[in-house]
Amino acid sequence: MRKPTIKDVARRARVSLKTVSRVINNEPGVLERTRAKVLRAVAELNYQPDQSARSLRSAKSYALGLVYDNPNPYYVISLQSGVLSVCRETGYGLQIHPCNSTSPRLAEELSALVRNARLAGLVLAPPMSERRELIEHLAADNIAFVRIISAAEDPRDGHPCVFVDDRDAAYDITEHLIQLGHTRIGFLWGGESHRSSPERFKGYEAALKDYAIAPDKKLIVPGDYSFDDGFRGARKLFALKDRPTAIFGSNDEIAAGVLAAAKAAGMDVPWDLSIAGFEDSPFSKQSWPALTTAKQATEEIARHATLLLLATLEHSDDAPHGNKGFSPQLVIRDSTARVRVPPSGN
Amino acid sequence: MRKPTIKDVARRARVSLKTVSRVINNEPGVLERTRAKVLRAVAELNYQPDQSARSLRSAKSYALGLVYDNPNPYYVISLQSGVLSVCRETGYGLQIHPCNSTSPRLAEELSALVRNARLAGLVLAPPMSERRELIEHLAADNIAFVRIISAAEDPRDGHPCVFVDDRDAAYDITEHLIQLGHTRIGFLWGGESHRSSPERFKGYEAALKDYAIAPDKKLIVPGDYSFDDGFRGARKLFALKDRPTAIFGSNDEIAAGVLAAAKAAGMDVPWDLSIAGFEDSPFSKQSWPALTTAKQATEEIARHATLLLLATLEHSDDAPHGNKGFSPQLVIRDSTARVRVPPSGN
DNA sequence: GTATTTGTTGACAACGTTGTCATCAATTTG
DNA sequence: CAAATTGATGACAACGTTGTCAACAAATAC
Repeated sequence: MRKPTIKDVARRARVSLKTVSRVINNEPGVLERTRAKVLRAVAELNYQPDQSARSLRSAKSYALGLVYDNPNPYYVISLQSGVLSVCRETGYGLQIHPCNSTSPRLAEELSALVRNARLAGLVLAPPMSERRELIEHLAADNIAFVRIISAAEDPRDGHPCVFVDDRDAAYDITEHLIQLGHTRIGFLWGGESHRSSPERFKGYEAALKDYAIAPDKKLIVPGDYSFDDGFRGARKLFALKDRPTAIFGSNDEIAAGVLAAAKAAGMDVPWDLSIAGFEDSPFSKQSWPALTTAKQATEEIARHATLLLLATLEHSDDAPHGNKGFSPQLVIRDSTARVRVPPSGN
Repeated sequence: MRKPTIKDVARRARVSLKTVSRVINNEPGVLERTRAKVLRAVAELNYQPDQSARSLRSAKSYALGLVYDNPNPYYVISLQSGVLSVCRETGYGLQIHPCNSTSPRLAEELSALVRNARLAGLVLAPPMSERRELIEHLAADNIAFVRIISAAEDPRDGHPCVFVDDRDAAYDITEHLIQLGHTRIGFLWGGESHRSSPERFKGYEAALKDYAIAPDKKLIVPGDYSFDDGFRGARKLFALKDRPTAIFGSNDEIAAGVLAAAKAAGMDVPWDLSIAGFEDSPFSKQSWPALTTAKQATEEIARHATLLLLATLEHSDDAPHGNKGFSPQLVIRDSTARVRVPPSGN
């Protein structure tokens, strides 16, 4: 009742070890008749190659690492399912590595991890994917990776990546609010450590500019990607003399915080205040009212990144190809409405 | 710049391969002086043993599998962090395996997985942990595992587990509602596939019984652990002639659905309707009003389960010991309040 | 018809580690 | 003081696979 080995298969199919190995790895140069014989033996014995032996011998590996530092469970789970779906198709295993992006020895840690656990490559999610030194260190150590980053276009820096155009989507959201008649639109920043934060802000700024709305620094509040910062930020904005009629939170959690603050202040959303988020996490659908937001196809982004990583592994020689951009889509729900009292000016 | 091997260490420390191996694995019978010499060489070369070679040779393994089938990201993430925290302390890797608990060939799949990826053992989360045949199959295949299950007490069935007393916690929630004066308390079931569902229902039933409140079948609605079922279930209850004054949703997502339905129906929670959930997921704090719920220490539960698994791996001969029970704690927030119109009867 | 190429297969070593057993010195026993 | 035991170390094989290269038959070229 011992686990069958390649030897058992070879004996059963009356061929050599190497021939079985060739069949398993889909190498060319095996007669169709022989291949069939081997495959039959494999099936009969329910043989499955041993990953340890395989990666020991071939110095190749059959597991990927997914590296992230993100407190948002919805995002992380989507990321994981995207990567996992490719892993399942290709037979790779997946090791997950939540980590602390501010750790100074992160690059060494990741290098050691990859070498030690024989990972074939890494999928780096933000903000790890945006640390220049980290990327260079990994590249210098000859470690395969792919990045998911926030950028308006392909950085063309020689390292493979999938880029998400947060700026463009933030522009759309701001434009949507403007078209509803809002001119005083509050902006709540996400964390400093994610590049998506300034990208989203740039989108907000650009839309205001295009519609000739003068930006007001008082409406722009720093903070992190958290519910609590959304709550606090909203209270700051409510305390202004000239309150905003709409608030754009840099992600859904912030927006949920704004929503809670609005309700706590007795406001009726969206009539007293329009609120928009970013991400399309499940609770944006489940809050009341449901949040207008930008839908990030995180799972598909992760899928594409993983496929790109595998492609890179196979042609490690040539330049990265297949970098791809994604743009989150505006999803209009019930938390945004036409401004009630149109501004007097203009 | 090649990865150093045990050979390099041996050469540098001027000892044999085997002695280095002994030091690495903390085996006895090495002179302190020799050990120090080896450790120095290890440090100088920054040597790390190769897991593939290790597990190939020793048939031991340095990775665990985490098996779950749960759509709730918060739960899954907590589970993962609990297991990961132990993995980091002990040097194990972690492979995650979300799967479909209804797949008929699940047992075979998991067996194959463990043997193939050389996993040392599995942490089984509900509902996988509650499938009798699955457990027996794995045990028969000599696969190490630990279960996280919903039960009021240690099942003492010879297989290691950590048990969570959902019944007790559901009793507390129901009692809390009763003490607020509610007698018509709706109950929304979770999924049939999780044993926690009937356990929570039993707690609800028991509390009603202890307070001599006759159960009303119309107030009990089947469903799954989802927002949508909460929404639909609530609408059913609202349509009753004699509406409930409180609703207990089997988890926070259901409760969030109830909350949305209540708001859609123009109700003022908690004054028009008290709502309680179960789980203490982050959005129970972030909804408006914040949800009364029962706090599950999922991360700690997962931690303990993993430690138990590792203990089992080391003494695979003797009976499981260290099975442990957890009881979720009542968390009272703002979604439950004293009933407004006390019932006329009694 | 011989020499060369092409295609298919197998023998063998190697990957980096640990288990088994042998070796040898130091210690204890009779 | 010889014999037996203990303790520290090393030589070597083995884990299950794949890479290298050789062997051989069949097909093609001269």
